[in-house]
Amino acid sequence: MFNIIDSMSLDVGVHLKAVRQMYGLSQRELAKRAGVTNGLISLIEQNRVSPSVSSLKKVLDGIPMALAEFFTMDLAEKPQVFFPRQQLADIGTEGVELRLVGGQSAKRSMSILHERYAPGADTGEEMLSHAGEEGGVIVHGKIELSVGGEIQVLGIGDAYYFKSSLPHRFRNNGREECEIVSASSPPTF
Amino acid sequence: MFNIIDSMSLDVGVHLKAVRQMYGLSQRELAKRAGVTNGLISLIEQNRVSPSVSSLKKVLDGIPMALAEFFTMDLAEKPQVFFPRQQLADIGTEGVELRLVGGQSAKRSMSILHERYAPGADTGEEMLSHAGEEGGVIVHGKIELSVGGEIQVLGIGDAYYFKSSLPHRFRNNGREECEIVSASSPPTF
DNA sequence: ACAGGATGATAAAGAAAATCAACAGCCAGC
DNA sequence: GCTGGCTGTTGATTTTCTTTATCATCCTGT
Repeated sequence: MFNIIDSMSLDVGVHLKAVRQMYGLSQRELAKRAGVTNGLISLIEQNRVSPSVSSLKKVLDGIPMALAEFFTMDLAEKPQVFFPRQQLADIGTEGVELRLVGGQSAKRSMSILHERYAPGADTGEEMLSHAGEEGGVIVHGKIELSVGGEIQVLGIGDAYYFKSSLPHRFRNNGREECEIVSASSPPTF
Repeated sequence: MFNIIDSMSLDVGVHLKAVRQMYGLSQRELAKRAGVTNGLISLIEQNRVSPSVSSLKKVLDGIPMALAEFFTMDLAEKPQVFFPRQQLADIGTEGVELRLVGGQSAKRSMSILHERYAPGADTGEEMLSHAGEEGGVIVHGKIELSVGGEIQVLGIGDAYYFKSSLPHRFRNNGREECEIVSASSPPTF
């Protein structure tokens, strides 16, 4: 026997590596959370071993992510994070304009916020990561938003929507104040 | 270490056993198709080992079933097989009655058939199992239908819909001729 | 430049999974 | 009764996975 193991469909190693990096974790960090060794994660990601279901579950628990989610996230095209202005659906009636953000994902239950970022302000050095979901609309100014490794500068009328467990940060690099209408879930706060 | 392995959520063993029996396979039959030994399947079903992802995939390929399907089929309530008469939605227009079978599953592409079963007739001793999906409505008489281990007698106005890979058989035990309007996928035949 | 601390990779030793080859139990048929 | 063929289970062996400990590399700060 040799190195090339799988030869079959699902590339568990590459997949795990992508997921791990999406959540901004190093092999050692993930290993520590999962209660396994960093070496194992290295070997899995290189497809030099095929992990047992139980150890793969342990690893995913460190993220955390369910086995089902891991194996289905190929088929499910990755959830939309950035919504260009043109894409926002107007669900308002005559004289009232209500543009819907993230309208395609059915289950939304959240509380709306109105935020203002002074020039140079941000949400802190370390990335935020908490339970629930959040989304918002830029009302005035510009904001740099990084989510799960992707970074994008959003302007007036642009919007965002993502699971709050993905590491994220807001930063206002511009000279103007930035105004955002946002919402976070669960509804408290 | 001892016997009780998992102690965690997903019961892979029980789950695999249920799936295997759904498809009417013995441990040896499945092992042969999958290219593993019957002993391994026995051990997995007893949760005395936690299979590697690659070997679990080999086993599921013998059914055949994808890993994603295996891990998600808890959450997804099992697909409806039997549709009582009252449940059939009428999608016809004025003067024309078109009752829709299996309306909830979006992707249906098939060809309709009109079948007649003489008293005592059936589809043969061994269970049928082929690619695609099939469904139908009983127009006259009664028919005994067994699908994936479940057996039910359907009468006038009742209906069925299932994946054709599940072992199935039709049998007319009554004294009347049985008339069925059915459909099978893919559209040929 | 150097040390400190992080990153991911790897060889060898240890633990667990997978195979092989039996085994006992059950049922149909001679 | 037997026999033959099926079912699922199990001890000993082989193969594979997992850990341990080490290694080289890449930054960051002194």
